[in-house]
Amino acid sequence: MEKTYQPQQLEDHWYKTWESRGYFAPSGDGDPYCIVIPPPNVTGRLHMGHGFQHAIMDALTRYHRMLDRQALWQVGTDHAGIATQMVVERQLNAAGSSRQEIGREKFVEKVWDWKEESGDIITQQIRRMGSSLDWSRERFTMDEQLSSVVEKVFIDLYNEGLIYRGNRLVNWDPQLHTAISDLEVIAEEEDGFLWHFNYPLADGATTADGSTYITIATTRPETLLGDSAVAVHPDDERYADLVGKFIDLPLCDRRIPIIADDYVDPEFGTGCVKITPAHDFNDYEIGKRHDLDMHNILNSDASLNDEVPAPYQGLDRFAARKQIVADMESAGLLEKIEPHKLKVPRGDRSGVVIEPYLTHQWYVAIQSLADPAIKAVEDGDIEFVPKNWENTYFAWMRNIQDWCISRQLWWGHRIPAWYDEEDNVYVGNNEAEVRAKHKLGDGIVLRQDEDVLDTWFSSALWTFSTLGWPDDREFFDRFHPTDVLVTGFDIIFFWVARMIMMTLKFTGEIPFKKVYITGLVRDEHGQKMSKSKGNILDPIDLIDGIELDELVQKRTADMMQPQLKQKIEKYTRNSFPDGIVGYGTDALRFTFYSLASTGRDIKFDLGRTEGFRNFCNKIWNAARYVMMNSEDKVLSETIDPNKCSIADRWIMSRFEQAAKAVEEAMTNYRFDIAAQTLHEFVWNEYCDWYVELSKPVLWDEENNPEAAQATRRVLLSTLEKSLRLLHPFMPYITEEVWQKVAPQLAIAGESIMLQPYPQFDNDTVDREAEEQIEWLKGIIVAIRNIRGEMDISPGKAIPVFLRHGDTGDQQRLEAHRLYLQKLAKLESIEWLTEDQEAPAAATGLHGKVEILVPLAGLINVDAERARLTKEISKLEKGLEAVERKLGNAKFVDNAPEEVVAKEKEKQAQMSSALASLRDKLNGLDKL
RNA sequence: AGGCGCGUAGCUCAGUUGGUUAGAGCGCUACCUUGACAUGGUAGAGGUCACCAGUUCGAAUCUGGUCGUGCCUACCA
Repeated sequence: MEKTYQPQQLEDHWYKTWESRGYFAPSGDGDPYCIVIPPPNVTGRLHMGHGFQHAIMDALTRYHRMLDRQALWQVGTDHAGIATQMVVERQLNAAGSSRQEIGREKFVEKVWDWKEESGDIITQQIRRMGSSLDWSRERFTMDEQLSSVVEKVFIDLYNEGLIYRGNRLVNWDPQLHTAISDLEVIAEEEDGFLWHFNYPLADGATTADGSTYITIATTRPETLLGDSAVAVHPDDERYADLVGKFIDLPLCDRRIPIIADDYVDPEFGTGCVKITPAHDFNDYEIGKRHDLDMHNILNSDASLNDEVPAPYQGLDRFAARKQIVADMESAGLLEKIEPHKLKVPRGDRSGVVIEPYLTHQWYVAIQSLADPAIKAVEDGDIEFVPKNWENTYFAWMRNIQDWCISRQLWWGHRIPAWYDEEDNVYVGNNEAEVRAKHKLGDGIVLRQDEDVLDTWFSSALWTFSTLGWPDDREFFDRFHPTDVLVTGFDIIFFWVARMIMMTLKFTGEIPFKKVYITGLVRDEHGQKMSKSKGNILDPIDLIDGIELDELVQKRTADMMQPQLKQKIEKYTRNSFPDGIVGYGTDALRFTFYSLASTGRDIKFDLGRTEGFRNFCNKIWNAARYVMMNSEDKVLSETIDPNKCSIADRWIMSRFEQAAKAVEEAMTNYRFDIAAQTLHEFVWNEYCDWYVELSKPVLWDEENNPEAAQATRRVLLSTLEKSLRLLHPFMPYITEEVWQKVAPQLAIAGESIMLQPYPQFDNDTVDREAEEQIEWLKGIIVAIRNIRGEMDISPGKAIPVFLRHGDTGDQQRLEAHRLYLQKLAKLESIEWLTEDQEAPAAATGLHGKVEILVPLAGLINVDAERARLTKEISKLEKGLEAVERKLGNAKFVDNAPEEVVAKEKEKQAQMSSALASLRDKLNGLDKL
């Protein structure tokens, strides 16, 4: 074995082996266990969020597979309509072409080409994480089978009247020329202005105080051209007389009414609001209530259309805004301009300002689907982990709006609807079917709806469409409902809720029993990772490492804003002066587990990854030690507790406790606790203590061959079991090491991933051994403490005396003499009876046992005095607190008996220790 | 404006139903290349658990408030 762990050399090999041998497919006849992957964008790239979630899903899958469940982690990707179309469009534009130029058919072909070309990048990256996905069942939302499910669902919902076409206000992206859902709109506060305009009253009307106009304020002056009314509050006395009268809308030559509506806040501004029903969601509602005209003033690219007066036609919305303000000013109607902070809605893909826009779209009538979906969570059929995300779910579901599912894109599932020349709609699987069903002769020209469905529409069907519903039901029947969905809170609305609704509707089953919501992966300062901040980490770079220059290049490539480039470069060179060394997959995964406590975001700390890389190396070297000491050596056939050393029994017992803790952590989705337990056991118990305790036994083989053989066996078998315990979290290193270790134990098996997961075995728990080793550790630590603090060279063997303990302590000394001598590097260790005089010595305590390191030539008296003084004051503080408690009658009366007993024991122990140390300190003073 | 979190060592985080002298990793200090490992070993320093009040024999933990901070939802033109 190499001297250090080299992940690069073996990860690829093992993954290919697992995959090619079909280990990822479910097998056996255990209870099915299933997770479906949240489908990543087929042309996307792996990011830290994927890395985190995949680490968790893989641990769950491997864990359950080893528990002999038929484990299926269903893999697939989605077509990411807008994102993918944008990428290909940008490529076309860069080549001087456009999608309009080449036409729909050619364009869609190009997107497919792009999908073929880049589609396996992310799946290869997912493999690098060690994810044990069943690639033989890989699906894509636009596969024929999945597409047919999409069609079926659309048609069935339509026939039930749950899908309808409506002309309404939607969020319109003027760059992408498509409707987007309100979930895809990000409203952030930006600096803007509030323009105050005077609107002249028509027919010579005046306000109560004699003014011939009223003043309104707007953040979007250009919408003036689409105004249909001015509204005031019905109880607002200032304007009561004006309700029912009219305004001469400036620049437009239109009269609009003054209406009264509760929506208006009389306290805000002048208490008068202009109403633009075709360009504002609130105004739209008011418009409907008051039956106002809708003036749509925009084209689909947000330039002004022919509805507006000639001078403004064709102007871009922002140019129009300037023009309107200028024209109002020269008309003397601009009252004032105030700076104003407002939330500006932007498309999360395009980044441009979204316009409320009146269009025809397809909708899902959602209420009847939402009701059972709410109930499923209320009744506990589906549980969120952590539970408080259920509130988020309920809040949204109880106030749910119909879902706009059409998108004006070319890439996606085309809506299976046809129109005749009178715009009658026919929905069906294809044109021929539609014609036949509705008896439409060849003379009637039909055209298919141009739009495609929202990507989330197909994602909502993911759990059952990927498992073969409705026709090929074998896997569906076996694995559905799935066991757990692992995903981020950001798509509870987009995806989780919609899956629950659609799956219940069509299969009558819940899609999953649990929803494990992960936190967001942030950078080390708690900042969200984003391209524009330049703080993105690529999981693959953490695995393989990356040179600084390449990292800078990567982070600053195709920046929209070049001025950010310098900043990002500087920041990056500052954060990673030497680039990033590769830590390997297992270390990266373990970092995710260790940070995955529920209910909070994780700040990704590379320091921890480095620590776990070191942990891998520790495992590696422990294995190296075990192999060096067992290859070609005799080991006992079985583990016979009677032939085992106390240390052997101890480590086996400790292993059981670790196995139990891991099991508990896994059932509670506490991956951080599992990771912590494993780290603690392997490093602090197996490596730090057990391996060290094994050395005196192995090196004493001539004198006690049977003991050495037993210890060898326990070293090996505990290592082997630990590897299995670790495997779901660190698949690669455990496989590599297991392949070397298992044959030593004559364990047959092709792969650790098909081995059974260690189960807690209470019979192996050995209290006696644990007490003994605790005693041993206590004595050794006390001696080491003296060594360390007294500056005694670690190489120097020293004599030690023990005294004051009971006969049990004395027996332990005899039993563990060999260990003590070796691990504390002792020249000798002897028991002093009470009548023997103690030499001048540095003193430590463990329980009642006093540990004496003779001073002669070794100890600096002043240093020992300081050490004792420190120890004493620590004890005094503790004792004081304990005595205060015990002196309090209310405590003694009220606290449970065992708590009081515990305090009393503490008191006894502390005061005897204190007495002993004070005694020593006095003795020192006499020298 | 409502809702949900968070605030524990220099940094990243644990801390079960209130009962410890408040823990881990990284970093830091000192010593050490001893026959698995310097990606290591041994020892050590470091915390008024944001603040205030309350409940309790007892609060990092429960309650109320304050401050700071993050996110989500709805928004007043």
